[in-house]
Amino acid sequence: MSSTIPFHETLDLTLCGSMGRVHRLCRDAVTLAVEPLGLTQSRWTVMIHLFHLNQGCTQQELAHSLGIEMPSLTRTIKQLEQQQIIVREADAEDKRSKRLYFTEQGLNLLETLRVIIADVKQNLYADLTTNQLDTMAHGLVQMEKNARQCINHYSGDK
Amino acid sequence: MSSTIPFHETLDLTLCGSMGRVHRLCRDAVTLAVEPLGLTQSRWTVMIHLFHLNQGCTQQELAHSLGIEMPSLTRTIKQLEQQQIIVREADAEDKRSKRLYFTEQGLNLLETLRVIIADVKQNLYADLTTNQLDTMAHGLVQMEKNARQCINHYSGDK
DNA sequence: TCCAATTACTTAGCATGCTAACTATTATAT
DNA sequence: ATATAATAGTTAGCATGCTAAGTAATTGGA
Repeated sequence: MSSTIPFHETLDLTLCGSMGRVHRLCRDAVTLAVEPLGLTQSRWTVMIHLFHLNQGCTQQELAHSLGIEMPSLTRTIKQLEQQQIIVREADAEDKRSKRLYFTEQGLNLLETLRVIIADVKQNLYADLTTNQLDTMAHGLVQMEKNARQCINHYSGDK
Repeated sequence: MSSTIPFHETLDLTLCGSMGRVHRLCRDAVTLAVEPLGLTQSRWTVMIHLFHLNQGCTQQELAHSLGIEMPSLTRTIKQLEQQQIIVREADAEDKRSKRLYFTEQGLNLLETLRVIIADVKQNLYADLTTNQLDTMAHGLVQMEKNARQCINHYSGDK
């Protein structure tokens, strides 16, 4: 399909900018769709990841799953706790850790959320073939690896 | 290549999260590499886009090229102006518009910036084939289109 | 011609990512 | 056994995206 000049060559680093933009737009789309539930981007994202992990995971594990740093998560967790969607319980073994659980109410909200998201997801992925999506997913993983190496290189770490 | 379960299926909406993460990491990598130049992510990004457009473009045009909103750009422009990297000149025809130009100093900085970025880019795209990058670029464009439609749909516009 | 709508830009303030620095707990090494 | 390291979480404050609302200039219709 590339007998012509490869499309990405015209983009300089714009591939990267493109990802940021698409990311924002996808999250905006979902956030709009779930607006009636009173959830922001970071809040529904945390809920989905907590669903995919086991309930009872630590904040550390959740932050890792999300690919964000702890302080970013702390803020969102606090909001979800205030909305009584999740609860934090200190781990008996290791008193530093806190384990996260959905409340009854939170589980109900989660169900609704998942239904809506499944729908939005179909729209977002429309006209993209399975192979295309697969290539993108793999490419992103590779780029993530590259970027981390790059960062290590430039920050002069061991 | 997908006789097994397609990789992206395991990701739920994580493809979207992945993009956000890779976007942040790529920008971090470049920002680290250009650290000696005293530029933040938003500032070097604006410089690169201004380079690709014609100098003398309006803020409107630049914001569109960047895919960000005007207020986000205004802040960055102001910083670049304070660093004497670019200047804003009121358009003679339409006094509402301001046209953007690199200063002498800004042009020199731009050259250095471009050299460094070309290098980082190579590292970021390492081990990705041209076809892969192409597929990703096209996929992103399609997803951006989908997301915008989605947003229009859910915001109940005309 | 002149008032209303539109456009380019700005300002103010929010959302969500980050790093740096703090506390409390646990693990390690002498 | 105890002092030092590391780890989980928090707090404070920055960077950069956004929307809403304001100003000044332009356009367009009565």
